Amino acid sequence: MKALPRRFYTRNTLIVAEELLGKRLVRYIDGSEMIGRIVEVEAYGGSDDPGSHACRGMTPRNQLMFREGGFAYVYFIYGKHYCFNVVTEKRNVPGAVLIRALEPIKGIETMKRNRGIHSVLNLTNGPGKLAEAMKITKKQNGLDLTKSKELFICESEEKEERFEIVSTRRIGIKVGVDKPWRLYIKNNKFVSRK
DNA sequence: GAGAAGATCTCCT
DNA sequence: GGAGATCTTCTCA
Repeated sequence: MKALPRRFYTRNTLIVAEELLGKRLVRYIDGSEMIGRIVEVEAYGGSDDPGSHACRGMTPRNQLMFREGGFAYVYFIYGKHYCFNVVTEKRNVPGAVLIRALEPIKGIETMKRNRGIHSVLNLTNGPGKLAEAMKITKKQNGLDLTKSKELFICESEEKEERFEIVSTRRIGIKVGVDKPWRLYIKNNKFVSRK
């Protein structure tokens, strides 16, 4: 399994978001391996996107969004949850893709332990849930996804079946809801909301 | 230094 | 379908 190269990430955020669907998110920790198929994402931009953390310029938290693509941007929200994003675009152009849902492929027992539940359907069907299942925390913030051995994204090993992409307005934000920048794989059971 | 809001989840009805 | 949990981050004084 080979991590996607830098040039995959240093492109337009919406293109990266769309092409991330169907890819594999791979996580190695404590000798165990977890893999999930990316089935739902949301794109976030810069000053043109009021729903983005980066809409008012750089701050200590969002500075990663201004780096070149290919880094992990993880933040803590609502006092309980971590959200995992992939940084996109060239240096000084803010952009990131929030990974909202995965279809568990491998390491399902480990994910169940991490989440403390038995239902596979509820393991990774939301941004906070998949971070907990894969033990993604602030420690992974700033990780280089093109070089890291513990967390990266790659092509699927088997041939990926063709799927249809649905785009809707984004979830959980109050501004910038006019942009249809939430993308998910049609008819997939692990998408967070229909 | 204080106050408010947040890219969510879970539990309860 | 709705509220509460709970803490980080940003804004403003």
